[in-house]
Amino acid sequence: MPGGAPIGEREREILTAIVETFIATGEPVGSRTLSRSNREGLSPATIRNVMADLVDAGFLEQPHTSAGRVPSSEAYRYYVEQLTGKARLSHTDEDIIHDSLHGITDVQEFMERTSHVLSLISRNVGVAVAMAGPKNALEHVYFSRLGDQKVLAVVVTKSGLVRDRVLRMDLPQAELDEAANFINANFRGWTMEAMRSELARRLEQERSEYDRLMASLEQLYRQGALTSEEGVEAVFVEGASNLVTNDQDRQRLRELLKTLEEKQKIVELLGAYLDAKQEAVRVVIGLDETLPSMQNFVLIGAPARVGGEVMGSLAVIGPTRIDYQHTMTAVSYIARLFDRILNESD
Amino acid sequence: MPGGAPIGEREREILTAIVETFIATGEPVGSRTLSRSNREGLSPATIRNVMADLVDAGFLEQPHTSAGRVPSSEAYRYYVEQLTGKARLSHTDEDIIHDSLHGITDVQEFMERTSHVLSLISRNVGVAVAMAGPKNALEHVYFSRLGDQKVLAVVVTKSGLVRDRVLRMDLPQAELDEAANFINANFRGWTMEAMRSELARRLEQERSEYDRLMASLEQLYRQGALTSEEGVEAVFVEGASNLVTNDQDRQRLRELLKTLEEKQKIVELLGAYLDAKQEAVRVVIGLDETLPSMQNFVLIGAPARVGGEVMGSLAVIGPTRIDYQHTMTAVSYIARLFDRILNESD
DNA sequence: ATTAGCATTCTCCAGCCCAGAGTGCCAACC
DNA sequence: GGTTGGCACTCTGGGCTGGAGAATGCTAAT
Repeated sequence: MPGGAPIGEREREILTAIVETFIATGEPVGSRTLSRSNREGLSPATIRNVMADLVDAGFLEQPHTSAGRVPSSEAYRYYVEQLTGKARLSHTDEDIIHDSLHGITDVQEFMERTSHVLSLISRNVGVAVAMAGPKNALEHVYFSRLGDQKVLAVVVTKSGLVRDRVLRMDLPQAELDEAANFINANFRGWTMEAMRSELARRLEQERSEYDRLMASLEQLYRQGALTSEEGVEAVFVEGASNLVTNDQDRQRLRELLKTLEEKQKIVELLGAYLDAKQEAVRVVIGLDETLPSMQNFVLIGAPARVGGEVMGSLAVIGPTRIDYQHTMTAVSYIARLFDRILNESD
Repeated sequence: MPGGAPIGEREREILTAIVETFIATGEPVGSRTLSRSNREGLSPATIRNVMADLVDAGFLEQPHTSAGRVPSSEAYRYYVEQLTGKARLSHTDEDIIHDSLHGITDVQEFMERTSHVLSLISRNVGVAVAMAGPKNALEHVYFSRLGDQKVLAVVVTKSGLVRDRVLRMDLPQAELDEAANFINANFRGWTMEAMRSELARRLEQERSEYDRLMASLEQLYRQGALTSEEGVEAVFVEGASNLVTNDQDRQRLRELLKTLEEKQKIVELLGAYLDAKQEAVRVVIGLDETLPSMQNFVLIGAPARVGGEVMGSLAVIGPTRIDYQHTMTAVSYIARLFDRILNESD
């Protein structure tokens, strides 16, 4: 990859034009077409020269000798980078979003709707993950016998996430209540993380004066009543049908859908690329490095936070040939909305 | 449709052979092929005659003049009817099922896994619906303030279903507790249905001595804290990628996937065909009467009950060209397992 | 009641050709 | 020197054709 040469104004313009035309039409774009749409009225021949340079620099590819050029991943990255990002959401989109997300009060539901809305707006796959993050503040726990050998444990976080889990154990209800009261009295408002480690500490420390309460707590703790399994609460993927297009072959499509069905992989994908630190929307081009079946697919996502805490992520997954500006605007809009809606209600 | 004539032994045999061959190969089956596999060694010509009759009777269709015959919906119905149904599940399948469903304790999780297992075993779409049916017995309710304007309502049923919902109201926690205590003390063990109507009755009756408790209850009741929205708790659809095959066109596939994404439609579909009364597996051929996009698709499903109560349904959705015997066995096996596993734990 | 034979009907596929689009390069031009 | 017109060349995709193969329906023979 030569690539080094920083591209000049003319190249930049033509590259952008190529990317945009390709996104619009989906077909390799030739010098003739470009020359027509170019406002400076350059001739096809000139453009051909520039295009040859861009191929050398690794921004364009040629399906075969006498086809037009197709943008490389590098080209998309460049394109996205130089997007001003100051586009506004269309009114229709804004309406769709507000209609769907109006009046939502809890994270779970917000995420479910969001995945749907994103798939509608982007006409691609909408993804949203809600994490019962260890940073979540505890609101309340509650244990209840459920038959002979089982106990239902419900953990409610301040943000409105409810996690329930059935455990195999045989503590009587009275002791369960005692344990719940203890936790609620001592740890309301703590983060799950802090609560867990403090609880572990106390269990260790007070081992000497080992009473019934401690025994109950220990048993609950060990059974994972308070754990938030891998931190992932719920994964919503919607709009897979949007991937059925006329290009691309059956086999690939199949693999793709299969991948989207594996929630675990989706979580990994988002986890790998969307970190808590980033502020705004992130565009990841070249997903096949992580998931081979996602060749020529990109991810446009953002963390969903309320206040400062990350509560999950939301994203659109679609082909490299996606409307970046539009999708980025939508994702960013919803991410901000998330903060706003769920903050106002605290 | 003439059709009336009950078919004789010879016809029956040939029809069955045609259906089976078509299911196996997916291609129109001709007289020659049949003649070869026919154990009585009938000649192609004879078989042609029989086939002509079967066409008249509405059991077969001809894509075009010189192609083989394809079974009609009627043929599949007939075929399914005369299946002995005494097949046993293969060991591999049994293993898959037990591995996946082992140790499950609540309906929700069972259904989620079931949809997955069914899609694996049938290599088609697995569907499972858990209903927070009005017949469910109440275990416990629990209300908790959640910020300024909101209240979290959690309803737990005996079967281990947990439904949470966030309501907009501003009752203080003390009154919420009072209301929860009242409901738990008076209605534990009642069905949701009975509880709701009794509560409504009392609210009406005791309107005169309208105290604070009643006011709280009424508010909660009106906000739907105790309603089980349309009776449906969760819908799991898995294995959509199995529908990507080489036959059938893009457009249809797209519609199909879109339909599968609309949980509401799936629920309707199951609701329409699987009623509580039926004992065993039901096979529905001709789904397009309900969902046009499901042309040439069938549903093989059964209600999931524990004890006598219906807790949901499970089914496989696949093309008419599906392995009926195998799928039916699997569905029925899991349906029975459901009862067994969730009963033992009560 | 079966069967063999035969003309007939269709689909599918391979091969072919041609139009169209695009390229690269060279020579001319401002 | 950057830009442009011209031109030969390449590659794809659509349309057309013709033959192979698979089935059929009918008729006549067993």
